[in-house]
Order: sequence, then C-alpha cells, then structure tokens
Amino acid sequence: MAWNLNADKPIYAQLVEILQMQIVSGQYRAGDRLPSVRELAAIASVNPNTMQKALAELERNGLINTQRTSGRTVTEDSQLIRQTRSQLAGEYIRNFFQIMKRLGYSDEKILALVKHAIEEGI
Amino acid sequence: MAWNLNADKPIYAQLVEILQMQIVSGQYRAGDRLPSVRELAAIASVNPNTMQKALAELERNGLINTQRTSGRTVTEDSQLIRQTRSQLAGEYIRNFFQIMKRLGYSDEKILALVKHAIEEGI
Amino acid sequence: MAWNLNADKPIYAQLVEILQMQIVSGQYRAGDRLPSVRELAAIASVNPNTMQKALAELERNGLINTQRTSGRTVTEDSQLIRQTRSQLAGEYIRNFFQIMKRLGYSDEKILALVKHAIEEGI
Amino acid sequence: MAWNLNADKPIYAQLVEILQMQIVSGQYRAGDRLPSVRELAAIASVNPNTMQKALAELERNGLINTQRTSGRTVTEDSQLIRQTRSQLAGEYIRNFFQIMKRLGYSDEKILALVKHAIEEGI
DNA sequence: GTGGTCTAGACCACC
DNA sequence: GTGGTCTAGACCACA
Repeated sequence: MAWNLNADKPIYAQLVEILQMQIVSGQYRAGDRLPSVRELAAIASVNPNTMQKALAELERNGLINTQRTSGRTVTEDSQLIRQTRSQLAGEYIRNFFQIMKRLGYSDEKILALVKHAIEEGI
Repeated sequence: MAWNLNADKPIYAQLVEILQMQIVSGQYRAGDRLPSVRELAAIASVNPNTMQKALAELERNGLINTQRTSGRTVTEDSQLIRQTRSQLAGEYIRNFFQIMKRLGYSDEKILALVKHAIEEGI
Repeated sequence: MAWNLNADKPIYAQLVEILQMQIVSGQYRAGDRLPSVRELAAIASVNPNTMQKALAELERNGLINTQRTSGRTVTEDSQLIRQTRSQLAGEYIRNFFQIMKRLGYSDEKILALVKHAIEEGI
Repeated sequence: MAWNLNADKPIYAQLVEILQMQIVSGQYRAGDRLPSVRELAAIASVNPNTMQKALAELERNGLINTQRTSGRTVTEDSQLIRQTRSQLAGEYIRNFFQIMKRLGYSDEKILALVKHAIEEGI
C-alpha cells in the first residue's frame, strides 16, 4: 500500500494522474529513463497489468516513449511537458474556483484572497 | 452510497466537512432545523452512530446546537458561520498554492493564472 | 421516575437521605404533617413498602413521629433537627476534605480556597 | 464492576472524571505511559469503545497525548495538569457551598465549620 | 418521535 | 501489539 489509491476512480486512472504529476513537476525529467513496469508496480503495490495500462495511457498522450529494448523514457519534448502542466494547472484552478464559489465568494473576493495569501507569504 | 464518501479519510471526518460546507454555503441557514440523526444517516448511507459522531464534532465547534427532544439546529451566530467560512477558504487556498507550487508555478505566475481565469469567465 | 435514585445504595437508604435533607433544610418544618406513605411513594415512584421502611428509619432517629390516626409529622424537637443538620454537614465536610486532599491540597490551602470562594461571592 | 460507576451520569463522563483525578493527583504522572485502551477498559469493566470515548475527551482537553502505535501518555505540560487541578477544586468547592447553603448555613458558619474541621484534624 | 449512550464484534493501518 | 473506525442493534430519558 504505497500511493494512497482509493476506490473512487479506476486505479489505472489514479496512476496516470500521479505519474503525470511526477513528470510535469520535474521528479522525472525530460529524457529520464523510468523504472520498469514491474518496479513501478511494486512501488505502487498494484498489479503490473494495471501499471502497464497507465503507462500506455501516458504513451498515448506522448508524455513517455517506449524503447523496445531499453524500457521507457520521459519524452524529450519539454514543450509537451509544459503544456501538460498548464492543462493540469487549469483543472486545479477550475476546481479551486468551483469550491470557492460554492463557499459564496465572488471573483473579486477570490482574487483579493489570493493576493493576500501571496503577501502573507503562504 | 449517497455523499461521495471515500476511504482516504475517516467517514465521520468527511461528514463533518460536508455538513460544514452545507452550513457555511447557506444550504442550511442560521437557525434552521437539521434533519434528525437517523434521517441524515439514511441520506448519507452511513450508520447513525457515525453521523452522530460528526454532529457532535460540529456541536463542539459551535456550528450547531442540540435540543434534546426536538432535534438540532444550525447556530444563530452568523458571525461564527462567516468565520468558519473564512477558515475553510484559507485551507483551500493553502492547498491550492501547495499543489500549484509542486507543479512548479511561482507566486506571480499563479496570480496571473487566477486573473486570466477570471477574465476568461471561468 | 422522580427522585434521581440509583442502584448504588439501597433505595430506602437514599429515601432516608432525601427526606432528612428536606426536613433539616426546612422544606418540611418542625411539626408539619407529612404526606401519606402512599403519596410519598407515588411522588418518589417507589414501592410504598420501601417508603415505609425509610419512614420507619426516620422515626427511629426521632426526626418524625407517627400519630396513629392522623399520619406522620415532623418532630417538634427543633433541637434534634439542628443536631441532625450538623451531623449531615459534618459528613459533607469530611467528604469535601477527603476529595480535596486526594487532589493534593493541604489544610491551609483548602482554608485559603474556601475564604477566597466566600470573598468572590460564590 | 471495578470503578464504582453509577447510572446517574454517562459512564464515559465518569471515566473522564476518574482518569482526570488520577492524573491531577499524581497517580499517573506527567509523561507516564497509560495502559492500553483495552487494558483500561478491562480494569473498569466497560466496553473498549466507551473507554476510548473518555480518552478522546481527555485528549481534546490536552491532558493526554496519543502515539498511534505505542499507546497514550500523560501530557508533559505539568502547568496544564496543575491548572486542571485548580479547576476541579473550584467545582468541588462550589458544590460544597451549594449543599451547605441548602442545609441553611451562612458563609461565616461554613468558614467556622471548615476551620473547626482542620483544628480537629479531620 | 428526538438525541444520547452502551455494547459487541469486526476490520484497518502502523511498526 | 497499538489506537482508530465503523456497523448493527439495543436501551434510555424526555415530552
């Protein structure tokens, strides 16, 4: 039990999110070689088939490449990585606005709170 | 299965958060009578004891009051409700900044993204 | 269920204590006629036999008298009432000292606290 | 039946009081490890859940700390322990005065009785 | 009907 | 082993 997976969403989808985060945040850098499917599966304590499915998804997105003989590497296309990062950020921002509005805050108030948070240093 | 409860956190803690949200967002207003423990438990599909534990926590925070024979009501202290809302907002903002920084965004960039989101109307 | 009786001690003994208190505190005054056994039993929701036993105990102590034809009255001997009061007070004081010493307070400290309580007006 | 629990008050509340007393009176000292929930429950002959509820209350008050894997300890904050002791003493004094006044004693008389009790050595 | 309490028994995560 | 959580089901007091 290693990666805080829950039963809400398909496991593989959660793996995709986590790996995406690790790549766009620079934990794995452009061109880095990834651990093997078996290793990753062991780290996350999931079935290798599930990890395989997640990696296939990431490959479809272009974030990782498969070298038939030498495992998988993170894409060299740092432009794509940045773009993916923007996309994730967009989702987080949308979620943030959604919940803040459910709390009853207007756009202006949210902006003010964000500015205030920056000034306070956190 | 009614309230999107997951296994990450204790159920009762999630119930507390949801009920807090419903109160501070005005879904239940100051002075409103809440459904009975048993009703709320049925709505959330949890055991009445679990719901009771959540309600006890809310009472400790002062957000609800208990009239032993006639059910529970939301506090009349709308000042406290507003204060709780601010506190929750603060937590969400902190979480938002934390994840955005893990994605590699600076304070300035986050602010710019937030402004952009507001201009785009989402 | 009327007189906060519990199962720790015999019911009749608890009735004795309560009636004693009511007499020495002046709720029933010297010479007053008491309600009938049946009435008292109903008030306390106990079996009349149990109330009878309690009243017999009080009669043995001299706090009440039985007039065969006209029920029971509180003793006219207000000296005895005062003496019983002193005795009860002595017990409460002993209990008070016992618990305060278990809390680790010395005689001097207890006296100081009592004086302080009086000055504070409670 | 081990801890003289009665039906007047909720069992868990009585457990809280007893444990509080054991801590402030030095029976368990600052930093001491407490017996496990199950042991304490067995000692008091109550259900472990009931004991847990009492311990949770004590933790909320700060009197004990929980180390999830290695049991509970009394707080190191001996200042808090002393403060709790004062608070308990205050309650006992208030109760004492209340019952003495119901017996018809004035402040002065109560003070005299307390002094007398000290001189008598009990 | 309401909330409150208690028990019994189960499962979980942590180390 | 530890504490924590959850459920199911029972009983109580109050009005």
